Amino acid sequence: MIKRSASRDQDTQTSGQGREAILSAAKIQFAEQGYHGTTLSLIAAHAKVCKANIFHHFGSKEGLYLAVLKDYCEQLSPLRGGRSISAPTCREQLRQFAQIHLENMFNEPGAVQLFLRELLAQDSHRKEMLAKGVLEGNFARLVQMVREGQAAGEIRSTIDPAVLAVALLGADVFFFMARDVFQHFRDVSFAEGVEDYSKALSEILLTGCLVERD
Amino acid sequence: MIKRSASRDQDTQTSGQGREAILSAAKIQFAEQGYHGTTLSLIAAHAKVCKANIFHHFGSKEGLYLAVLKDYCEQLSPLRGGRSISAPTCREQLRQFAQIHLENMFNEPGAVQLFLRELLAQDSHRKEMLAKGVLEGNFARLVQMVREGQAAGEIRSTIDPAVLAVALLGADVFFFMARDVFQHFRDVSFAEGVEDYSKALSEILLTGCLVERD
Amino acid sequence: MIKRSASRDQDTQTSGQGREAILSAAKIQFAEQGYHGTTLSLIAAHAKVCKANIFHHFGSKEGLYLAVLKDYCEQLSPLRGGRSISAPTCREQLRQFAQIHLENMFNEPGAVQLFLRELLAQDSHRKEMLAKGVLEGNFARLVQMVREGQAAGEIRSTIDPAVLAVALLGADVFFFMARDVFQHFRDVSFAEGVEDYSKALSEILLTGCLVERD
Amino acid sequence: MIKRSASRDQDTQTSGQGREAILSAAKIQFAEQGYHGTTLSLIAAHAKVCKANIFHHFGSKEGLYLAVLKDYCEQLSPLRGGRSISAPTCREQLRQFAQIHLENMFNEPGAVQLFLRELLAQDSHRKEMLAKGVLEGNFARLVQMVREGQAAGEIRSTIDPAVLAVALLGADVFFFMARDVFQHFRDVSFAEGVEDYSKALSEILLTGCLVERD
DNA sequence: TATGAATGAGCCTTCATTCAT
DNA sequence: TATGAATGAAGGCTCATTCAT
Repeated sequence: MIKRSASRDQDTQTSGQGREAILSAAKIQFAEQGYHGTTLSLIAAHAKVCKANIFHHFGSKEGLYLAVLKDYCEQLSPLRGGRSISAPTCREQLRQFAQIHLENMFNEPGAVQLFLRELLAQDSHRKEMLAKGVLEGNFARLVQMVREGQAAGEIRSTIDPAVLAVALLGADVFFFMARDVFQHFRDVSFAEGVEDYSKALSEILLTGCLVERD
Repeated sequence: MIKRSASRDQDTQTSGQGREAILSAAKIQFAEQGYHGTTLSLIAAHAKVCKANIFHHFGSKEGLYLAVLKDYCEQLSPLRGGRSISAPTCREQLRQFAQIHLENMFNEPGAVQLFLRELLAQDSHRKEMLAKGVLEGNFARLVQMVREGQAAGEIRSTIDPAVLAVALLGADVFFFMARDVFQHFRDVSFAEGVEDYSKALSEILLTGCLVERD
Repeated sequence: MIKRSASRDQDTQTSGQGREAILSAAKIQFAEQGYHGTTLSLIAAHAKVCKANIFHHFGSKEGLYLAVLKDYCEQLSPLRGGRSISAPTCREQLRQFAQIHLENMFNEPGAVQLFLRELLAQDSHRKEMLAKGVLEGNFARLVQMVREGQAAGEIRSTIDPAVLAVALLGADVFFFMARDVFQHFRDVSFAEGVEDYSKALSEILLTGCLVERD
Repeated sequence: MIKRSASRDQDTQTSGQGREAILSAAKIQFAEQGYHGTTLSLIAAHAKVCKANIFHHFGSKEGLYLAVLKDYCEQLSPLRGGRSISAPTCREQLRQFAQIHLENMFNEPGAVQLFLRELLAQDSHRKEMLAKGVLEGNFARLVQMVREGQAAGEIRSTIDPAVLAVALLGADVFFFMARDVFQHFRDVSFAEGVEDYSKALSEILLTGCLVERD
């Protein structure tokens, strides 16, 4: 549960396992229970560390939370996302993006949960940080992609790139949030395979759902 | 302290001056701060009621929360949604739905926030209740609508109605969640008017974003 | 559980079932849980009466407790004890007393428990009332009995009547208190039948346990 | 309140200044007021410790109570009772036992009060623990003593050792419980000196109160 | 670095009690 | 007589945080 491989970058050798263990446990707790639902005692217990130790490493609960946030941000960053998107057509790029984006979410569910919870918070002064760090990256990339498609005459010029981006991201996010609820609905067959959903979604966004009449 | 005059000429609303005040305050608090972030002291203060009174009426914090949830559920129920959707074409029906759904969310932001937070909760035993009470109504209605469109030859038969439903709901929900973040992005012009977004979204879902080549 | 036959003495018809039901429930609760362990809510629930009603009838928790105490006192009073003691010899009288006393305790275990708990209380200002009402009656009677036995030359004159009384009462009380503990001990055969214990006890107190040597 | 100087020069008694103080205060409170009548706030105040500290050391009120119980048990244990009983005759042994037992009770009145209160509790799952820990020791010892007396021909063989044991213990316990009540009775002269009572009691149990006729 | 002990503030809950009806 | 609503005080317990070691 605790990744000792984190000492890969050996610049801060002294920070050691203690810090790492705490951070690791904290990421899980904050993601699952939210800020207020998370207790430092539980984190300390999970990390097998004295509670006071948390304060030596992170100063306060807020400090720990921020560290968790930062850590998650890097994992969610589209730059780190791994697989690069490269396809000749914009159509294909969007398909790839939709799929990779969804996969990324499921690879880091904790990060996403935390991020979404933060979005729901009313007065969070951290919203902006998250927006810049996570959302804007994906968003801007998508918009750029659409713009290029429009320039290449592939995407209709009447489309608002931002709306398309929100629609795609939103459809992914909502699927992520409610997947286990959907599974109990009739008329739902996609929920089993993430890929299936992604493909069907791309298709709708690309070609619409209306029959082409004219 | 609570308008004793107003409720007197009402029907038998006497049972619940205090109860109503508590519930009202609780709805706001739970929506804004979440379950763990909400304190009964604050609710009592806002309702101008003794803290012990909360327990007299709702038994426990959990009991109060459940009452809030139930209350919100009824407000979010699509049946109560008010404006009925009636249009000759499926295309128009979907447009209307998208818009009304979005409006409903903005009319009851607290309910939506609570609902979404509950969706994010890992182990919530209330998820199912919420799913049935709120989500399924909208979802089933959308699916039915698409099915009819397919039967009428208006909607492509290759479309999975469930995916379309998730996409539409998701796009709305995500817009609701992140609206104030989007406003700080460049390339975003829709965020000001809810209607504009709704229209543009419907357009994309209906006709897609690709240029029709053939 | 509630004796409605209590309306036997119909002098206070108005006091009715409510008062009676409360008192009845209170007797049980106070006996089983003690003063601090008893809650008025529970009494009200058991009596199927509104909590506020208790205050109308008894004024306060203390008032109710006092009423219970008084009620129990009358039941424990040796006068009401029913079977009168009448035997030609003091020896026989003591035997009878020991047995009847023990039986009385087991007939009103609640009263005894309450009484003993009160005895254990450090600063109880009710101790005196109980002492006069319950203990002194039995005690004085026993002492008197012994005195007569001494006058009649039946009881040794060197015996302190008070010590004998304490010994007899104490042996009974302790048996009552610890009966279910004793049952788990080896070497204990008396605990099953109350009568057996009483007889054996009387025998010891009367003739001692030493072999008569001289 | 607790000798901070005394324990410093002791051996590693450092672990438990607070703990010890809490336990000490708790013993007094629980003994005097019973479980339900005791408040942790008061204990904390008496121990000059933060209330939260109690939970740090004992986990809960119940935990603290159990610790108190355990502590008292050891003090009441007949093994620790100090003065050993050694006399040539069983008669003398019983006399000694009666006296030492009574003295022990008065030396640890709190322990005895707690113990007796627990005996009065209806549903106490701790009864057995107490029975084994405290009562059984004394009881078995007495029974054994009597058995030996019977084997030596000193004690009548018709005597049930268990009954004699209960009588002796009960007479002591009852004297302990009701001493201050007895003092207000006429006809009572023993209550002043514990020794006097003990002697008189032993005499009765040994030789009975009847005049030896034959 | 790491820890056990300690703390003050606050939380949820319960209690005995009062009040209006 | 009887009750539901309301309350202030207190109770047990948890939390984030600090301190000495």
